[in-house]
Amino acid sequence: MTTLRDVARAAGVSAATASRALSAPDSVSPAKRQRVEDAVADLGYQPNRSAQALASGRHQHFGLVLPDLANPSFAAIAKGVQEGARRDGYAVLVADTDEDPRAERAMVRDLQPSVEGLILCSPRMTDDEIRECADSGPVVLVNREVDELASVTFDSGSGVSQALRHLRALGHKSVAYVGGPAASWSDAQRRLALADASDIEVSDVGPHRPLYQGGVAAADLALATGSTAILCYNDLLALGVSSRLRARGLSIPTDVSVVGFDDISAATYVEPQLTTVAIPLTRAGQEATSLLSQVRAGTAEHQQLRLPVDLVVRDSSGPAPIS
Amino acid sequence: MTTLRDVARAAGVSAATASRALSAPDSVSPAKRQRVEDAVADLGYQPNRSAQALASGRHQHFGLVLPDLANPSFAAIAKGVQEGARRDGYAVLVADTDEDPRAERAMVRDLQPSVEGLILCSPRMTDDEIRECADSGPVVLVNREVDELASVTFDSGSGVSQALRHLRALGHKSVAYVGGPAASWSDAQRRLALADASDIEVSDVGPHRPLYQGGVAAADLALATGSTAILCYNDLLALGVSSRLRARGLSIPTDVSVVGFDDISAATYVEPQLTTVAIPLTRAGQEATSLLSQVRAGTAEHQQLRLPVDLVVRDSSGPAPIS
DNA sequence: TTGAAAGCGCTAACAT
DNA sequence: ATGTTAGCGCTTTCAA
Repeated sequence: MTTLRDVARAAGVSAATASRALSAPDSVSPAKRQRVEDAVADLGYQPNRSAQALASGRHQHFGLVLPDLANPSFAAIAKGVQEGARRDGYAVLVADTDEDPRAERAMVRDLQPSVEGLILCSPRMTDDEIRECADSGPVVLVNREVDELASVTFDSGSGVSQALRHLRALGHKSVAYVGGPAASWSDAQRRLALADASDIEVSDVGPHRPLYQGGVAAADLALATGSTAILCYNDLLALGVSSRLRARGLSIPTDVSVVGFDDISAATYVEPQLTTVAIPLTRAGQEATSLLSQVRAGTAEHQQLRLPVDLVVRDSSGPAPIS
Repeated sequence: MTTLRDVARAAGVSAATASRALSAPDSVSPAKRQRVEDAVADLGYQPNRSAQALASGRHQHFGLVLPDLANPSFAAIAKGVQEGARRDGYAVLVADTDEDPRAERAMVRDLQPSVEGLILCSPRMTDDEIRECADSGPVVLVNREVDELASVTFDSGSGVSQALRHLRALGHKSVAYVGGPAASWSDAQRRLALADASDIEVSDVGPHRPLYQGGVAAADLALATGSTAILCYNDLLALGVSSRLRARGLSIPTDVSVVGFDDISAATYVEPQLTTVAIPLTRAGQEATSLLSQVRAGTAEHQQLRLPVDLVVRDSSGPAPIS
C-alpha cells in the first residue's frame, strides 16, 4: 500500500504539497508538480478514497434508489444517472427496492450516510417520508414531485392530452385507462389529466402492477367497459393488454386501439408496434445528476424540472370501429 | 453532525465501548449496550461510513461494471448482484461502460480503490487486462472465464446443443448463427459448441451488436445462407431477426425457425413467442456476490461456477419446411 | 509557494 | 467487560 507520504518522500516534498499537486495543480510550482507526478507514476500511487472522504467530507458518490432495475424504464433512467454522474466525476451507488416502500425507506437510510446526494426514482414512499429523507441530505426526485424539493418529472398531463386528442381524432368516443401502482405519483398525474377530458368518455380500470402480467390481467376488465380504446399507465402494461386481446381473437387496432406510455424499446419489437407516449428517461437521469450538483451547491434548492413528452404514433392505434 | 463520541458521552461510556456496542453487541454488558442503543436513538446517530472505512479498511462496497444497463440481460444480472450484496450487507457501485473496452478499463481503475471487490459482467477487455484488474483487488467475472480467476458463467455449450438437438428433431438440416460482439467470450463459447455439431450444417453470419437493430440487419444475411433455422447470440438479436423476416413476408416458424438466447421477458411479448435458451441471469448476479465474498476471504481463489441453462420451446421454432 | 501540524470519526490493539 | 491510546491516509488551516 503506497501512501501519499511515500509519494511526497520520493518527490522530496511535504505531504501537503503532494496533496496539492494532485488536487490543485496550479497552486504548486511546475517543478515540484512534475516531481510529484513522476513519483505517482513510479510508485503506482492510488489515493485512498476513504481517507480523502473522511478528511474532506466529500466522497464523490451519489446514491440512486429505484423500484426495479429489471424494469426497462428505470434501467433507462439509471443509465442516464450513470452518464451524468460520471461526467461530473461521481460514482453511483444503486439500490433496488423491488417496489417495496419499506425497503425503500431502509435503503435511503443505509445509503444516505455514504453519499453526497440521493436520487430517488419513482419513490413509493409518502410525501412526508420523502421530506424526512430530504432533511438528512441533498435529494432529487425523479418522476415525482413534492413541494419544495428538487425534481425531474415528465409532463404526463400533456402526454395524456396528446394521446386523447389522437384517439378522438380517430373517432374514439370512449377510452379505458389501465392504471399503474396506486402509490404512483405519475399515475395520479395521469388520472388528473384524464379527469379533464371532456370530449371522450373515460373508464378507470383501476391500479395494476406496472408489468406485462398486469396488462394481461387488465385486458378483460378494459374490454368489459365497452371502450374502443385502451390507454395504459406504461408500455409493459400495454404490451400485456395487447397480447391478451389478441389471444381473445381481437385485432389491434381494427377492433380496439391500444396506447402506452414510456416508449421502451420492446414497444417496437411487437406486432403491431405500439403507439405510445415517449418519455425522455435517460435524459431525466442526466438532468437529475445536474440538479443534484446544484442542490448540493445550494444553487437550485427546489427547482422542478418538467420534461416534455411526445406521442409516438405507431400501429396499435387506428380508427374507431364502426359500431 | 452527531458523532460516536456524542453517543458515548450521552451513554456515559467510552467511545470504544460505544463502538463495540454497535458492532459487536455481545462483547458489551447488556446494561451499557442498552444505554448506548438509547443514546443512538435519542441523538439520531448515523455512523460516518468514511471514518469506519478508513479505520477498519472495509467500506462495505462492491463494484459492478457492465456493458449496458439498458440491456435487459445485464439489468437482470445487476438486479441479482443488488440482492446478493444487500443480503451480505454491501452496497453496490454500478458503472456502465456503454460497451466500450477502454471505458471499461478506466472505470475499473476508478472503482477499484473505493470497493472491496469488483464484479465484472461480460467484460470486453482482453484476458491480460482482466488479470491486471484482478491483481489490484478481488474480482469475480460474470459471463466470462479467465484462467485462475473466479467466475460465474453459463453452460452455453449445453445451450447450443439443446437448441441444435431441438432443431434437428424438427427436421432442420441447416442453421445460421447470428453472432454477438466479436470480443464476447460467451459468443466464442457458442461458436465452439457450434463447431462440434455434426448432424446439422452451420453457417456463420458473423458478429453483430447484441441489439434489436443488429438482428434486423442480420436477418437478410442469415436468410441468404439458405438455412431453415436461425440461432441467435441473444434474444434481442432474435427479436430483430424475426421482425425483419416477417417484414419480408416470411412466416415464423412455418418458413424459418428462430431461436434466441437469454429468455428476456420481451421474448414472451412478441408473436410468435420466442423459443430461447433460458439463462439464470439474476441468479448469476447473486452467485457472483457470494463468490466475491469467498474470494475476499480467500476461500474460493479461482472457483469457476457454471450455471445450467435450459431450452424453452415456444412458438418461433417448428418443423423444417418441406423443400 | 511551501511545510508543519491538527484533525476528520472511527476502530483496534493493548492494558486494565 | 471496559477505557486508553494510537493511528487509518488524507486535507486543510495556519505560518512562514
